[in-house]
Amino acid sequence: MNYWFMKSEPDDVSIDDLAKRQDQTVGWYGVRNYQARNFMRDEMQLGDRVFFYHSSCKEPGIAGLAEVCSHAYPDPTQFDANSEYFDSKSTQEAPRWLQVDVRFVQKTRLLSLSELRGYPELAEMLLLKKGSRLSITPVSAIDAAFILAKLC
DNA sequence: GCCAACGTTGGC
DNA sequence: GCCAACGTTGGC
Repeated sequence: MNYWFMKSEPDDVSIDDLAKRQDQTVGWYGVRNYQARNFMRDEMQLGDRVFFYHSSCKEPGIAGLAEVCSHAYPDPTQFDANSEYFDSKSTQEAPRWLQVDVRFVQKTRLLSLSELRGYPELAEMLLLKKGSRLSITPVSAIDAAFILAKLC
C-alpha cells in the first residue's frame, strides 16, 4: 500500500464536501500535469491511503484522510467544452488526462503546512521541497507513519 | 495581489 | 533539440 498527498482547493472540494458526497466519493478531476497523471496511472493502487490536503486557502494543510477506490480512468472534464479543464487536444480515443476515485475515510484536525515544515523529520518530503507544486506526491511509509501519529 | 519556481509551448 | 517566452501554482 502506498501513501499520497492529494491537494484540493477547499473552495472547490473540501474534506467536508467529500464527506457529504454520495458514497463519500469524488472523482479526482482536473489534474493537468503529466507527472501527477502518471502517478495515478502507474503507481496508485486500490486502497492506497491519501492525505487530503487543502491548498490555496487561508490555512493550507492536511485536513483528513481518504483512500483510492478506483483505477485510473479518463477525466470527463477534458471533453467538456464548458469546463475550465477542457482540453481541445484530447480525444475519446486517446484521452490525455486521467483521474481516480477517492473515498472519504475521516476528517482530522488541520495539520497545517507550517506545522509540517516545523518537523525536521519531514524535511525531505516532496511536498515540502522548495518550489514543489505537484498536486499529487508520494509519501514514504516512514513519513506517513510520522504524520499519522501527529494527527491523533 | 505579489512573485518565485516550475511546466509547457513553439520558433528556430 | 534548444531555450526564451509565457502560463500556472500556491504560499505569503
